[in-house]
Amino acid sequence: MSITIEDVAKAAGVSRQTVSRVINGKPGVKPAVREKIETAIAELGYVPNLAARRMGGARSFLIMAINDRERTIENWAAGHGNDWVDQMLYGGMLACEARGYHMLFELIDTETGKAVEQVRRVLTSLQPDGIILTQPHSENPELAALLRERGRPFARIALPDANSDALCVHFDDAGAARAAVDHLTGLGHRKIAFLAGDRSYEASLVRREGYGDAMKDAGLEPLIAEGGYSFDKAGAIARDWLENGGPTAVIAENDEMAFALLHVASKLGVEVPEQLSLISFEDTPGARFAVPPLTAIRQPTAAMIARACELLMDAAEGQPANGDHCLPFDLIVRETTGPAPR
Amino acid sequence: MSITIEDVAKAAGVSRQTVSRVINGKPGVKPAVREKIETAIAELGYVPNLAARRMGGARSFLIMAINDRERTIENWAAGHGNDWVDQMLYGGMLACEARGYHMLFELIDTETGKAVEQVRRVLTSLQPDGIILTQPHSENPELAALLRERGRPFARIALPDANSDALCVHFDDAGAARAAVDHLTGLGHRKIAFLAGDRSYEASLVRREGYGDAMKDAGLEPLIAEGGYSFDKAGAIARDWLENGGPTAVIAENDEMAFALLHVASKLGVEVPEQLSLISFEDTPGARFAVPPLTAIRQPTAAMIARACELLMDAAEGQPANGDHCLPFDLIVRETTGPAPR
DNA sequence: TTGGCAATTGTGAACGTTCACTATTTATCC
DNA sequence: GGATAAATAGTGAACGTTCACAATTGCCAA
Repeated sequence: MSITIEDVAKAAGVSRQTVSRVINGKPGVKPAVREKIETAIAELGYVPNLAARRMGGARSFLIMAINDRERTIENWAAGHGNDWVDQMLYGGMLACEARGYHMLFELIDTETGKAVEQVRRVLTSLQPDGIILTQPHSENPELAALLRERGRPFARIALPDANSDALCVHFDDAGAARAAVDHLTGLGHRKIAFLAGDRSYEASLVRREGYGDAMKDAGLEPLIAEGGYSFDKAGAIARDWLENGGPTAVIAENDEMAFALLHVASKLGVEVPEQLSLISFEDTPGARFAVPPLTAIRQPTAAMIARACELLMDAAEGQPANGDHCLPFDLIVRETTGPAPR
Repeated sequence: MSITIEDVAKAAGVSRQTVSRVINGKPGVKPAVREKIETAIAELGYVPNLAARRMGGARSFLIMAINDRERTIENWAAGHGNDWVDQMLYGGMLACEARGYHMLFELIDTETGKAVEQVRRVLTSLQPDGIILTQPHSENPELAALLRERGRPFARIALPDANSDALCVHFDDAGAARAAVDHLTGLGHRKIAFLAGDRSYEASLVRREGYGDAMKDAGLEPLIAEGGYSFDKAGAIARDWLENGGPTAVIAENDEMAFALLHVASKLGVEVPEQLSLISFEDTPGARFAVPPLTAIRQPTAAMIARACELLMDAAEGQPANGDHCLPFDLIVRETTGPAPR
């Protein structure tokens, strides 16, 4: 029914295997023959069948990204969307398709027992050439063990793990926190608060540390509050601060909390940035449409996934990679930061 | 190396084919035998290999969603993200995994010649069981012809096509526009404008029509402006309106334009909703965090994709579906609509 | 020439399923 | 109880690749 390698071989007057070699870009084919085969492929419009390829023992050309089921669904259900997922797609799809791979997303349960079983299943059913692990799965040693045991290349989107040389892609959370502080001190602020998210989120701890260190270096007193990444919690904290002469500048760990600050400030008649400066650590699409547009740290999410894909495809093609890869972030200055009030 | 159907067959003391029947839920297996096989599957932790399954001539368990490459990448590059894609994932992934399928995304060029070739390629390389076509591919007759010729079930996320009974999933664009108008007239507004997007986008035309009809029915004069879905264009129009006693209420076709209105209103000291009411036709996550939060039409994007997946999986399993499926929308009243000023 | 080695090309088997049959068992009816 | 049909179970081949190895070709030096 569909055109097979056999058809191409016949048309070019060679054997299957030679055609296969050409398709896979393997050496050991005379230029003249290669060209003849390429012509035949083009003329017949031959496209290899991935399932058969995989059956023959080759790659599946699938890169699988694994996300936390609970959190992802929760965000969707709450109508917050998952800009994170969208960014993953941005980086991952383009990187993959450039090399003929496809990107597949899977939602995996948080609970470790379930997670291991679910990953085992997708591993054997789909046989992806590489796996990308995001929070919190990237910090699950059982998952790493399973993947290592199966000999599947995987990349963790997470901070480097001291007792493992597994491939890991991340950005400088601490440096970004420091950059935010520096930007604000540069504007003359001295009461700078950090509106943090969740302690169970490892990157959050590192950001707190970066913030703390930067404040200490500037001779300032740190002030950390727990906002739980939530609009309401952050709003309550903001109200308390704004009504009682709190900080003149706030670094919020995500956009939702930043929006809450904006909201409360607007309600209380506090002008941004004249009376309050604000930096978000997330920069979702909404950030630039806020009133006023949010100054924000832009995490290189798409770039991290793209890099992870690259490394995994390299590994699938016999160039195993490991170690950690740190990507640069941006501090995008929009309109929520300004000189400290006097 | 990995556990095969053969292993299960041996463990249960039956043949391959019987195990296969059980896996595929086919009839004609005695309950006792079925149970024995299921036990063996569970004990061995057997998981079928999808590539082999496909090779054997069965389904691929893949549903492929096709998006417009240019627009999608443009949105990503501009930092606007693609909430649309995120919503597709929401609906699609969950629907698929519930029945053991996987959802795959592909970016396909807008130009029709390229599109047909690219779709042909993914069709033969991945052999998906069903294809979801979104704008503008959903309106490309060549693509539809290709898919029909190949006998691949496909669903268009688009308005029904009069001269085709192809499967089609959509929502009531005209009705939503009317609902927006009705909400505003109910609040006493009489100068209601429609800030439209792109004429090349078929749904936009239908929305204009719905708006126009509703205005006529209310005995009001329609006022349509072309905002091209762009922040800047919409901002210019908004400035003109607000400075020259324009409409007291605006329906914007997407959030970005609505944000522009909010932005300009804030700049000009025009109070929302006291002096200007605003409804968006999109409702991305940013809408609820805007100041003030946007009243919006909520399109059932996730639900449409989920429905499309369901229908395609049914088709893959021998229950071909066609005709059009219209899903309900929501008008979510937040804080940008209020009584008309006097 | 001719032998030998490297480069190139070809061959049969295998991958893990399902398909299209065939064979066997079980139930039904008179 | 036997014949017949229906239900259940099993078998070899096929799907389209790649693998591992075997066969051929070409080239160079002796």
